Amino acid sequence: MNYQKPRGTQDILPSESKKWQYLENEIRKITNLYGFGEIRTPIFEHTEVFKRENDSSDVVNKEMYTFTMNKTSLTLRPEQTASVVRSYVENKLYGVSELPLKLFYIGPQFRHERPQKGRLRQFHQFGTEILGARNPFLDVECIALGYTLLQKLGLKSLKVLLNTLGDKESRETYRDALQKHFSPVIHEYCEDCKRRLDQNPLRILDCKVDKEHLYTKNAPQIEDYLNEESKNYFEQVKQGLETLNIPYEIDSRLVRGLDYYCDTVFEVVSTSEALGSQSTIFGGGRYEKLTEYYGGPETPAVGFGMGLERVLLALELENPSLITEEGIEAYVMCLSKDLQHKAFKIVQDLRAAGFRVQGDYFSRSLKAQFKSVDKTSAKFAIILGNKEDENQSVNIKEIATQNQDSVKYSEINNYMKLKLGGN
RNA sequence: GCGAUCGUGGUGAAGUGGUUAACACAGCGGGUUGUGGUCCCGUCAUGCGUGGGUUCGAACCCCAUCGGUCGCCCCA
Repeated sequence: MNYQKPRGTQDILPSESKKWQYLENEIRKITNLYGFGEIRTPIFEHTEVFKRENDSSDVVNKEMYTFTMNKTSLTLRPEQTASVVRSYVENKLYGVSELPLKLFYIGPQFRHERPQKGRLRQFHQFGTEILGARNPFLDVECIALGYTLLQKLGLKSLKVLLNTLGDKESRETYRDALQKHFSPVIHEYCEDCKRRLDQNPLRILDCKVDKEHLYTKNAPQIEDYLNEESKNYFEQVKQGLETLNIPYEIDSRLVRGLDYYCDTVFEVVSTSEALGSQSTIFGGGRYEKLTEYYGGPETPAVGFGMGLERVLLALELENPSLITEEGIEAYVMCLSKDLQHKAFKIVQDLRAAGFRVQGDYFSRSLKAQFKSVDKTSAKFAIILGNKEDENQSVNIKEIATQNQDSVKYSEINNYMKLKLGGN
């Protein structure tokens, strides 16, 4: 029997987890600046939380990790917006919170898809949700937060794609227009599109199969069906981005997968090679019917989800020197088995004083232990052998200068403090 | 769900039917008994993802299966 991790999962090993910690730190810093509080929801939920009835989306209900325990159907979260909104309603946050409520999350999500570059079965997302206010500045704030974060990390080849789906009224008018437009020729379209015609004709627009179809190319544009309110709203979003000097492109094909979106939708893609065909780094938009589904009051909201694996992929190519390995401060070498206890004590005393210290665990030769000094990039080698022990002292060698001092046991910590400062 | 391609030691890899699985790096030991990073020597895969099959004989051929990589679909 040999054990392998399940397909599409990964072990994040220390060299890699360092990058994760760095990224998560930056996320915590910026969300803190923007006034977002962290929400941690369960990794699994009742299946109904994700499998919404009356949802005409193509995707919900597919590719989920669902299992049954004691006749209860549970599902590993494939996204977190649903969980956050469920939590918002369940905890009646609309009543106790100062609105708008700004939340963020970081964590693993699960989708049963075929792995490829930038796509795993267990992957990680950072996301935000702003609940309880309909204001174009909040849409802009979302985009700005994500965009600024990526810029700060050193990503350059970013492109902001923007579109509006209009408010409910505009959407319905537009939807009717699309249905009228496509109906006569729908038999020329793919099976998915035939279904979309009734369920969600907007999605025909970004269908990959039929994107070259004449009727797709000259389909009615949403701009022409926006009512004054929606037009105005979108205008303010655009102006907001311009005020912040965030370049964007209008992409009228941008629809996003779920049909609970309304008004602003956006996607930030990387044009770098690093991401292969999965180029979206974060995407999201405004929604307002989701809270009602979970039994809460109608609540306008806006949010995005960001794929952290993709951020890391892009980072590797565009800013590989972001995280530097830091050496330890001292390596304690022990040259005699009889002295291991003393060496161990020295290690622990230095650690207690706040120094990063390692020791030898194999009773290896002097040569081998010096190699460890190199590999750990230790600033000092502390050498303890019988000769030194006779004088109740150790030799401390500064690697950079090759200088070596004899230091009494009782003075080791003071010596190191003097050399390394602080603590 | 579909397609392409790959899977040999800690790492990078050679080997594509015939006795002891090349080489390099790392590791460990040694080169005058305790001062390394260069150099030299020695040592390091009873096994070639896993399970079957073909064959006198398989890492090499066949089947299945699990995984990696990339693409399609999709991307909540």
